[in-house]
Amino acid sequence: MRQATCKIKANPRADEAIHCAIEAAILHGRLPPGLRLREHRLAAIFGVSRERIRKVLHRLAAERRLEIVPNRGARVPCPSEAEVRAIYEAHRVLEAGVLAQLSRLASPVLLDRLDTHLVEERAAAQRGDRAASIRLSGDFHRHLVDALGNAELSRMLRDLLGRSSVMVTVYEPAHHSPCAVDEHGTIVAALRAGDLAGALHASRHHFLHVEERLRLIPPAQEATVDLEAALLTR
Amino acid sequence: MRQATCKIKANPRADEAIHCAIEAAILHGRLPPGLRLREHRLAAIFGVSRERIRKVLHRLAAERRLEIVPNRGARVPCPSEAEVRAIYEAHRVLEAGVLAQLSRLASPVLLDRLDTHLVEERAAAQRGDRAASIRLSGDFHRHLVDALGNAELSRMLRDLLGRSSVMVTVYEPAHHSPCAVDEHGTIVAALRAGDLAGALHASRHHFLHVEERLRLIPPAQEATVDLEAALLTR
DNA sequence: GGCTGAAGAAATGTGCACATTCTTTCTCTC
DNA sequence: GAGAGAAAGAATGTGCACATTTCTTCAGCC
Repeated sequence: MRQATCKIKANPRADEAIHCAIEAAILHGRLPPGLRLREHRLAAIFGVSRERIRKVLHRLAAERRLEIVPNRGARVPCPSEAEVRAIYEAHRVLEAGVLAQLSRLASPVLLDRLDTHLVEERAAAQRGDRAASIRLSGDFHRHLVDALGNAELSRMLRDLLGRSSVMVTVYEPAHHSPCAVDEHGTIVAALRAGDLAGALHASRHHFLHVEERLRLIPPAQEATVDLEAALLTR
Repeated sequence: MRQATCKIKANPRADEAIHCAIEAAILHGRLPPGLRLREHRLAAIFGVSRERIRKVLHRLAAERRLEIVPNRGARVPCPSEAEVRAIYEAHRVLEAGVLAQLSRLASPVLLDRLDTHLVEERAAAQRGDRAASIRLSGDFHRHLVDALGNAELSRMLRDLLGRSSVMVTVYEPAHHSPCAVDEHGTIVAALRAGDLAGALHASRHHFLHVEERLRLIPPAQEATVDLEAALLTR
């Protein structure tokens, strides 16, 4: 009866909230790669016991959002350039398979929806909204996969995008230049024409362009981060 | 100093061993889908504290090897037929992407290695070794992905195969008939000929055949399982 | 002066006690 | 006799205390 009254075990999904908060902070780049996440500090920030934090951190590690080394705590992953390229390559290969499937059963409805998306993307690029461009660019590829209506495939892509989003901070494509949008358009056009080879070609070159633009940015030297602000945003 | 002497915290990877034991038992079908895994029982079997078991179970759940529902414990997943088909479809789509990539850079060395594998597969099929056939069939697809040398892709496939292996128990393709082997052979032949369309076609039909053979087998009614034997095997 | 090593501080890991929730069973009522 | 409800038993969830490991700092020595 110690904490039964005040402490409320009430919140059955407090874990979930904390999990989401940390995951979002990582995915949005608010936590620099390599940053150490100490259990005590997090427990204080979220106002929960250390055990709760522990559980969440280990779950995030199992989901590969964090890296935990025994007795040394958790860190935001700091992927090498090779790993980054592997993730892009995996995405490229996966998308090739998706396009092969879509070329057989793409509906006019889907194609129109993709066109609508392209309009948005071009608008964002034209007004120089970099944040929106990055988001919409990811959404384009998400739409392609989601069109298949396969939860497994959607999850796989979500995983890959999640892991590469960290890297936008580290290895930042110089700019998400407007040409990327046109490359998306080329893919859609090929799909509409029922031209699988063309779609594969366009997709492949799109990814090669993105990879080409990868720049190694010096690791942020454990810049002082306002953990509390980064985690509690939104 | 309570248990410092006898209990040995010695084993730093006891968790790992337990994790592997349970995972292997699931993947090899020694634990029927839907089976409940109680923490106390497992703790007794492995001779460790319940906390240790808890940690492992939750990790397995994060890896989607187990299903945990809050306050109700862990169960071996019991995928619906729809989920099974989704997993096969995901595998098919992924393999299409892999083949597109391989058709551009398949080396003679790789092709020869695949041929060697086919010989093994045919041998197993001819002598009616069902267990070996299933294993080798999985290995064939694994080899295709591994040939790209991309850890991300290999892991994705490993995941899919892991989840579908459970189902061999539930929805068991009537027999892994020898024709499946020949379908593998068709894929390799197309690759060797540099015929991407042919390889895609062969792969697609291979998967459709496998899915066609899926049979719904009535859930095993929580058959009495010797947990201890199933978990400690090997 | 720089390096080594030991002691203290801090962070992570683990078992245990107890709280909570779920399941089962027994009883009482209609 | 069947169904609803309550109580007992069993299983899971959580905070805490303490063990262990790692990191830091500082003193001593070459």
